[in-house]
Amino acid sequence: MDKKQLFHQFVAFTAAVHQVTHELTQNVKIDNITPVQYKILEYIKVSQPVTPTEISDCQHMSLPNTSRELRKLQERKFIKKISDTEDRRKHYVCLTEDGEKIMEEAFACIEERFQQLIQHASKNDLEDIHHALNILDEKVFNPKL
Amino acid sequence: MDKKQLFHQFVAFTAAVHQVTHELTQNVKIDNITPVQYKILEYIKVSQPVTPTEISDCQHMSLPNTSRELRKLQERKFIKKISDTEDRRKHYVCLTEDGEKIMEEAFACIEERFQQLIQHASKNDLEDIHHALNILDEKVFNPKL
DNA sequence: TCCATTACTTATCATTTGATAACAAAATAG
DNA sequence: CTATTTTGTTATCAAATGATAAGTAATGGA
Repeated sequence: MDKKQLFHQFVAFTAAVHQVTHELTQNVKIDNITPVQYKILEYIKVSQPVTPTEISDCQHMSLPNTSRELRKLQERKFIKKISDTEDRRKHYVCLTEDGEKIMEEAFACIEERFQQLIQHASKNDLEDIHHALNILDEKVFNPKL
Repeated sequence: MDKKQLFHQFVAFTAAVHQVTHELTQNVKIDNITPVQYKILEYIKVSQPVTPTEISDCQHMSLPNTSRELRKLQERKFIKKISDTEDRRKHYVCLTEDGEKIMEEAFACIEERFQQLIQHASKNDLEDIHHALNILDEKVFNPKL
C-alpha cells in the first residue's frame, strides 16, 4: 500500500463523509438556530457538562464569541450554566429540559436518515462497517499517543 | 450488530473525521482567502472543469453567491472561465497556473500532516486502513443505487 | 499582601456568508 | 416565431461569524 495513494483515497473519503453528514443533518431545522449554535448544542449534548473554554477549544472559536452564542442559547432556555463550587470562575454548561428535547428530536431525525442509508446492509455488512469504523478510529482518527 | 449502537458509533466517528480534517487543513493559510473560497478551489482542483451550477450544487450555495465568489477568485487570477462551444450559456471553470500552484502547495501541506498522522502505521496497518476505507465508501458513503 | 494568571463577559467593529430580486443571453419546446 | 426554461450575472440587504480591546472576578503563587 503506497502512502501517497492512501492519501488520495483519504481525501476522497473525507469529502464523502462531509457530503453525507451534510445530507443527514440538512433537514434538521431547529427554529431559528444558526449552524454554529447547533454545533455547540450538539457538542454539549454528547459531552455535558462542559465549560465555555472546552467549547471554545473544541469548536475552534474564541472565548468571547463562544460566550456570546452561549448567552443567546441561554436566553432561549436551551442551556443553563452552573458554577463550580470549587473554582467559582468555572461554569458548567448543560442542556435544559427544552434543550434536551430539541436535541433528541434532532438526533432522532438524523438517525432516521442514517437507518435509511444502511437499510440494505446485511448482518454481515453491519459487522464489516462496525469493524471498519473501529479500525479507522483506532489507527487514524483517534490515534493513541 | 445493533443498528442503534452502530448509529452512535457513526456519530462519534464522523465527529472525529471532522475534527481531524480540521486539524489537517487549519495550517493551510492561503493569503487572504476565505473558507468558502478555499472550498470552491478545492472542489475545482479535484473536479475541473466544472460549471458554476455544479459548484453551486456541490457546495450548497446559491448560484448568485457562487457567481460572486468565482468573480473574486477570477479577479485574483486563481481561476479562469471558458464558455462551452456547444451551449454558450455554460461556462467551464478551471484553475489558472497560479491557482494550480497554490492548490498543489495546499495539498502538499495537508499530505505532509497526513503522513505524520500515519507515520507509526505498519505495512499491515496501512492495508487495514485501505480496506476499511473501501468498505465504508462502498457500504455507507458512496452507496450504489 | 500583591501580582500574575485563569475563566469568563461585554462591547464593538469588520468581514463573510446567505437570501432575494431583477436582469440578460442562450437554448429549447410548442 | 414565441414562450418557457436554463445558465449565469449584478446588485442589495440582512444575518452570522470572526477579531479584538477592555473589564471583572476568582485563584494561586511569591
